[in-house]
Formats: sequence, C-alpha cells, structure tokens
Amino acid sequence: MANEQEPTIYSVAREAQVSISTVSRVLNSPHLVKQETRDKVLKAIDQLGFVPKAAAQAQAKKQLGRVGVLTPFFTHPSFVQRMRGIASVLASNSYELVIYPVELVDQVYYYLETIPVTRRLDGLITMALTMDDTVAERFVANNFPAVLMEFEHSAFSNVLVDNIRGGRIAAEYLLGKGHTRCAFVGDGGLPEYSIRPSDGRYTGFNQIFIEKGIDLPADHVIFPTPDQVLDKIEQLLNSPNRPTAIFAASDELAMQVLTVARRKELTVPKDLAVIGFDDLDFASHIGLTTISQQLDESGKIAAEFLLKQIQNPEQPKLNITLQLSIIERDTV
Amino acid sequence: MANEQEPTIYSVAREAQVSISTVSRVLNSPHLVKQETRDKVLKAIDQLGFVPKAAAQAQAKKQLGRVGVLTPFFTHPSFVQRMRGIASVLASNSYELVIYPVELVDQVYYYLETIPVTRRLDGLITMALTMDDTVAERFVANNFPAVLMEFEHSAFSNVLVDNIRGGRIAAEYLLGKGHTRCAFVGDGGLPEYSIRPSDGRYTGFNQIFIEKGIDLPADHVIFPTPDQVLDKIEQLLNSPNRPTAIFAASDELAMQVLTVARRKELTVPKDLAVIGFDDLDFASHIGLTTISQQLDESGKIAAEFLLKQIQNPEQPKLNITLQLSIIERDTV
DNA sequence: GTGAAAGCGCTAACAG
DNA sequence: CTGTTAGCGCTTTCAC
Repeated sequence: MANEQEPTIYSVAREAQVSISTVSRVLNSPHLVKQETRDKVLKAIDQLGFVPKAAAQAQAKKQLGRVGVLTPFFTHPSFVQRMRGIASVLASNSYELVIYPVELVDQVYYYLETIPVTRRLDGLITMALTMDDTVAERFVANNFPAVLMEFEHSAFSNVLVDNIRGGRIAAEYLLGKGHTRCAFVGDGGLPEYSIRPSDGRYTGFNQIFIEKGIDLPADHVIFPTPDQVLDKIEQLLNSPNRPTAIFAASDELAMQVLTVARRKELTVPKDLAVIGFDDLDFASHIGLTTISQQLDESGKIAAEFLLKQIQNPEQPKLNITLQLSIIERDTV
Repeated sequence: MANEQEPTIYSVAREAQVSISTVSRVLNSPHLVKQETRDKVLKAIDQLGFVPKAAAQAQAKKQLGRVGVLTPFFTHPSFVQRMRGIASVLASNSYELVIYPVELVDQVYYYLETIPVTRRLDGLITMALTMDDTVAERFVANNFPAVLMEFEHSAFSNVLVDNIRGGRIAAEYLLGKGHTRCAFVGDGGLPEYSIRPSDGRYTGFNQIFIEKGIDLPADHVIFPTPDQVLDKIEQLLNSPNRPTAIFAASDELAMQVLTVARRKELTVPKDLAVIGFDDLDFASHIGLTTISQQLDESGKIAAEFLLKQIQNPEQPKLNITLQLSIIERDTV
C-alpha cells in the first residue's frame, strides 16, 4: 500500500505535476483549464481519493453553504412541515440545513445574538419567533440575511399567515353549512417568545359572528393549555346548549376534539362538525376538514427568498402572505 | 464613529497591546493568562464587539462542533421525535444539528459517500437507513464516527428496536384482554433504502398466535401503501368475521384505524380495540393505547454515544436496544 | 505568562 | 491557460 496521508490539494498537485491553483481550478472553474491538464489532475484526484475539506473551503471562500432555522419546539408538525419545504429548496441549491431548536427564552436570545456575528451560517430563517429592534439592528449591522416566518419586522422579509382571514373563512364556512351554535378552541399557554396564531384566528372567527349578528357565547370560546385540552373540550360538549360545530385553531386541536367526540359517541359530522387549521399531513389521513395554509410552500418561499438575499444583499425586502383555502373532507 | 472594521483577534490584540496568541488564549484557555492581561484583553474584546469567526476556528481546530442526521422523510413523527432527543443532547454539549433529509436513493448514496470525506461534520447519525459494507468501509477508513438507528452494522454502534418483541407484546396484551379475532395493519411500500419496521412487528405478533394456536387469518393481515390505508382498513372492518381488535404497526396507522371506526360508527374500544406503536406525542392527545419505544430517549442515547466516539475514537462500539412498554390509554 | 511564528487547506488576485 | 503568492482568522507549538 502507498503512503496513507490525508490527501490535500498539495499532494494532488504533486502527483499531477501541476500547481495547487490548477487543482483548485479544476475543482471550481474547470472551463479555465486545458482539457489535457484537467484530465491529468482528475486522474490524480481519484487516484489519491482526494476530496476538498469543507472547513478549509469555507474559510477561504466567503460562502459557507449553510442556512439555519431557529424554531420553538421543532417537533410541532406545522414547523416540521414548513421545514420540509425549506429543506427541499436548500437541498436543490446544495445548502445545508442547520436546526436550532429553542425551548428556553435564553436560548432564543443566545442564538439571535451569536448567529449574526459568529457567521457560522449564510442566513437564518426564524419561525413564529418575536424579534425586537435591538436584535434586528444587530442583524442589519452585521449584514446578516434572515427571513422571518409568522412574525413581521420591517428589517426583514417576512412570510406571514393571515390568521384573521383564516378565522373568517372558518366562520363563514360553518355558518354557510347552517350551523349557528358554534365554538372555538384555541391554543393556550405558548412560550412567551413564540407568537400565538390562535389569537388572530379567533379574532377573525368572532368578527363574522359579530357582523352577522349571530351569538358566539363566551363559554364556547376556550384556550386550554396543552394538558387541559381534552377536559375543556369535554366540558364544552357537555354544556346545555352544546355547539353543533367547532373551529379548532389547529389540526392537532381538531384531532383532540374528534377524540372527545369519539369518547362521547357523538357522530361526526352529524352530531358535531369539526374544522381544523393547517392541513397537516395527517389531516388527510383522518379525513379532517381544515384550512390549508400551504405549509410546505411557505417554507419553500422563505428559503428561496433567503437564498436570493444571500446571493444579492441588495435584494429588496418584502412581505409574503400565502393564500388560505378550505380543504373539504368529511368532518363538516 | 470609530473605524468600522470587522473585528478580528488582530484588532483586539492591537487594541489591548498584546499578541494574537494571548487573545486566543483568553478565549480558549483563560487560566493560562494573568488576571491583569486577561482583563485588558476582555475589555478590548467587548469594546470592539469582537466574536471569533466560527469558520476560522473550525479550520484551525480539528473539531467542527457539528453533527448530522441523515433521515428518510424527516417529517415522519417518529423520526422527528428521535431528533428532538438528539437535538437536546447536542444543544447541551454545544454541538450543532444539521439535517440531511433524503427522499431519493441517490441522495442517500451521495451523502453517505461525501460526508465521511468532506468532513463537514464531526459525526453522523442515520435513521432507519440500510448501510452496505462498501459504505461502511469508507467510514472506518476515514475514521468517521457514526451511529446507526434502527439498522445494525458491525462497523458501528447501533441503536435498535426490538420489533419482534414489540409485536409479541401487542399480541399478548390483546389476547390477555380476551380478544381472539385480531388483525394486523402494517406499513406497505416504504422506499427501498429504508428499513420496514412493520415486518418485524408482524412477525412477533404472528408468533404469539402460532404459539397459542389461535387463528390469525391471512385476510386480517394487511400492509397497505399510504394511499390505500383507509380503504383497506374499511374492507377489513367490513369482513364477515370482523376483528374485535387491531394492532397497528404505528400510531399513525392506529389513528387511521380510529378514523375508519368513527366513520363506521363503531365504538372504541367496545366494538373495536386498537393498539398502536411508537407512542408519538399525539398518542396521549387522543388517548391511544400504544407501545412505547422511547423515541426521545433513543435519540438521546444515540447522540450521547456519538459524542463519546467523537471525543474518544477508541470508544468500543456497541448495540443498544431500548425497553418497550405498553402505555394503556383508552382504545383497548 | 507571553510573544513569535508556523501552520490549517483552500481560494483568489496577479503575473506571465 | 497556468504558476506564484498572498491571504482567510484562528490555534498551537516552541522559545523566551
């Protein structure tokens, strides 16, 4: 066996009897190299099994080929599905996806403070995270590209969800189906650094009832914390004037409504109509009627925008709001 | 305003009137620096707002502080939940988590071939991915640490799931509850490069029936592809000798069984008992009885092991199998 | 304790 | 088209 040294461009250069620059060129701009020498180098390259070391490349180049996603509890399906969209465009542009899950407030701050200055990333996407001016300024001061999802700050491009509109759509749909005793189930108790999409969805939902002069009783609107969900829903369904339709602010809540319905042997949608929000993967698996916010697509768009900004810092910032649409399945 | 240059150790050194080595030291081994000079440097550091550039550090050090996870369809909840475990130990050891989602066979190969040689990572965790000897050899040849989850190869440490045992547990539990007409629903049509956990779960399930001499009719065992699931389950529940209990090889399948049951207005568990596998987050939300494979924990263990191996290449390889346990909720 | 100096492995002008 | 050379920004011996 030959000498087993970590192959570098130097050893390749020696082997091929050329300079390191030539080796670097056949790697980065092959068209600048004469066919003949290129072949010679290529031969040496796979003879030695040479592969450029990523860290060294990154150090010499300005690009790292890596973007990060900062997300609260990244296991929440809606975030994961957006990441799938992000991942797909990153992959096709050969960027790596680094995930920073945050569970504590401190972590958000830590990441938001270090990321723009350590430059271990080419850009960042944040999900449902609030961002204050101080932090934003650090990003712009360091000229660090970022796009925010589900939160708006003028210093960045933002990919937004029109939650109010979503709530209105749900209300109109339910009302259109003839329901008049409706209820709303939202997400209670999210971490402080995360936004609460439920709020806007409720606002929009309620707006329609007000506009149409239909009653949406206060006790038909609940925002249970995760561990209260099942109980609160059960109370709701035990109330004397039990709702005939429920708008759950997320598919996960809708699934839980379905669970309580099953336990109480209520037939869906006959006894109880249920509509969710998000159109997660599993929504189609369980035939849940829901409002799609095009999660995958929104992730793609965010990623595409971030890449554009990385490649061209002059890229104007802008806000994007995706279309919402009702996906009719069999729970309404 | 002062001169706005990217602060480097050089500028800090100049500002503090010391050498760059000293600056580097207060950053990496402060105890080697006299208190006095340390303070001087520290002062210069935050006066200039200096932060070491990650890429340069990585280039000079041997460590990158970054591990990767290679996973088929990373949106599958069971993978995501394992990643949560992985992420938590990585975070507490200040390692970054980079995700390589694979959707095509080619990608698996690409990553498996490039990762060990480009060294953009300190180590890799693969999930439910088959790994052949050629690839394995490249890893050991490059001395690249990896741990495999849900697949066993002697060149690595492996974190395994005893699927057969899981199937047996399910069967014994159902039989113990007095069910004799049981059925099995597995996962059909997974990508070729991914393993099929359903198979082992079925094997174990079936074993018990054979051992006890109880019939598990062939038409009560189905492996539908994703788009067939609902239909096949419905057929199952329409059969003349309809099963009184179903073991679904994953919580997601179980959820779909529940959906069909709802549509057919079957009461669970009275008319139909359902048990799943995985104990995903949502299992508790919907009161699903299931078999826990400690997803989070297994991710943690895999990550801990990988880190050990990264820190000490001599670390002996080993196989870990987590305990399975039944989580009784209200669908059985 | 601290500084000088030699890399790390590659890219990117700059000449020729 | 190809080689020379100067970095990239930090870590790490090795002396003093």
